Amino acid sequence: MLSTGSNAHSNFAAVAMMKPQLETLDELFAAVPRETLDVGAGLFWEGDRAQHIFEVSEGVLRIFKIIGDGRRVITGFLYAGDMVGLTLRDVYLYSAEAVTPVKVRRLTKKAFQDAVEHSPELRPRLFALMCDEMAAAQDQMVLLSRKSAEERVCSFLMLTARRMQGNRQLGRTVQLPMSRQDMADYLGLTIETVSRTITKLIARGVIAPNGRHAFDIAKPGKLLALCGDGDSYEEIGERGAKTRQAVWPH
Amino acid sequence: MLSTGSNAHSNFAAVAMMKPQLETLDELFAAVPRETLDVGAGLFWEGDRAQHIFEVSEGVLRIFKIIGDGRRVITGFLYAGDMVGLTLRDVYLYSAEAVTPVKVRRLTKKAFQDAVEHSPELRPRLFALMCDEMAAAQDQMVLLSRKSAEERVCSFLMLTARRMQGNRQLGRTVQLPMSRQDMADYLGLTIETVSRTITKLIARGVIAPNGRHAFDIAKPGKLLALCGDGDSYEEIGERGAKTRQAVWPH
DNA sequence: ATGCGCTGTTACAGACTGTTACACATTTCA
DNA sequence: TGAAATGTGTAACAGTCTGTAACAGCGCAT
Repeated sequence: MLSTGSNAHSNFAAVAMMKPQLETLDELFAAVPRETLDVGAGLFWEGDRAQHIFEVSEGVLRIFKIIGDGRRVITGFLYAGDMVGLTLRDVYLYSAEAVTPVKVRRLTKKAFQDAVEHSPELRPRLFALMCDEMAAAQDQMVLLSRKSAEERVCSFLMLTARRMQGNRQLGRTVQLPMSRQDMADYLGLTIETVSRTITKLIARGVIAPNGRHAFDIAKPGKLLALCGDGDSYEEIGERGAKTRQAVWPH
Repeated sequence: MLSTGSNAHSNFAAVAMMKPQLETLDELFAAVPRETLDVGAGLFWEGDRAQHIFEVSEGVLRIFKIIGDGRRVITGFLYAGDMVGLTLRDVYLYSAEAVTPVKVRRLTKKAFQDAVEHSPELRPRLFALMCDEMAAAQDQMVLLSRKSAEERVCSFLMLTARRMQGNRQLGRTVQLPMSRQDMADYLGLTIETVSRTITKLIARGVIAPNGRHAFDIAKPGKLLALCGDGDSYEEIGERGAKTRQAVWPH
């Protein structure tokens, strides 16, 4: 069942206001006690009244929607430092569950809104955060709309590699704490296709398994090329020089 | 043709600031002269320095990204009243082109930011706008990730039907000003699949063609059921009662 | 009116991914 | 320890959607 962990969300709500000038959104949450979520536990569900904003302080969260006949779409994974539940609607538009043991802090929506409304420092930060979220959503649309299974898996590996290491130069190892099913539901594939694709990448020596939920990136250049983003410098793929079709803006 | 009541405001460029309390984002743009875009003309391109925010006052715009080998993903269509270019980044993250003849008004990003920063009325409206955009993006992810070709086309018809009529009770006719290729690039399908799917819907009497770029919705209930959203009251589809599989939140 | 070009439709073969099934590994619990 | 439950890997088959192509409809120019 869903034990929301220790729900000691005592009313530290307004305490955040005591510091006259908060400079980062992090600081807003700093004074609030942390709550713990077990693996698989839900933080909130799609349709719940949206009364709190959360900050992940440890662990990984998945946010997802479910449509009629049980199909699940994971719209994102959230890591330490990310915020959840940011919406003006009166209900949450998605559900949030713990992929790993998670620690979060919560603020009432009202407290959060007041704090932002009264701090000229915080507003642009919130705005920037939402812009980043939007940019990520659009990248995901590109992935889901036009990328092959292999490109999706490679993109996910690259994205996760960058995020896990706190955006520092991507390390050689990627941790994938979520299950294959989670990956499939995030990438718009089936679990088998994810599995096959990973197997193929290993066989080609692009990545090497490092336990069940981690991979060493053996050929970062090739992995990047396989993402299908066709960025700036076109990597020399193994399917020959792409024709670099003129972008043809109508 | 889509003509919103054209109230010929003439050039009062920066006058917007004179009114002490703006109440809607529309009013911000009201004083700016309108610019015209021909069909197919670009408003800005992905990677351009993002110096302006635009409001569509007439016509339809498509916003899209292009990846390496020419694949195009349309991330949205914008109608009268929508805003474009809203980002804190210093470059646009997508391109914008006119699907129909378009009229827009522009504000420099700085002017826009200042206005919002100084108006407690405007800020929540902007926030709400971005939340709506985020919600739309997530719905699109669901569509691209887990919906069949038929569900995608039906969802698009419903969405467009609602938007075109200015959100009033959905009329019987849907205008689709964009090309089949645009629809395909928005829905993550090929032009042929879009065409075939539409043909099938016509054959089944769900919709009826009304010129090349418009359809009459003959069976709104069935169209809604075919969207695959499995909402609240489960419509009685033609594939029998779905088993309403328990949502099984892990 | 005729021809050209663009958009949209239809048909068919084929590819990629999904479906189904089963084997194996790991963990949990009796 | 063993059995059940869960997660994962592999394979054969099937299905949807795609890619290619030819054709039809419409607008526009010669």
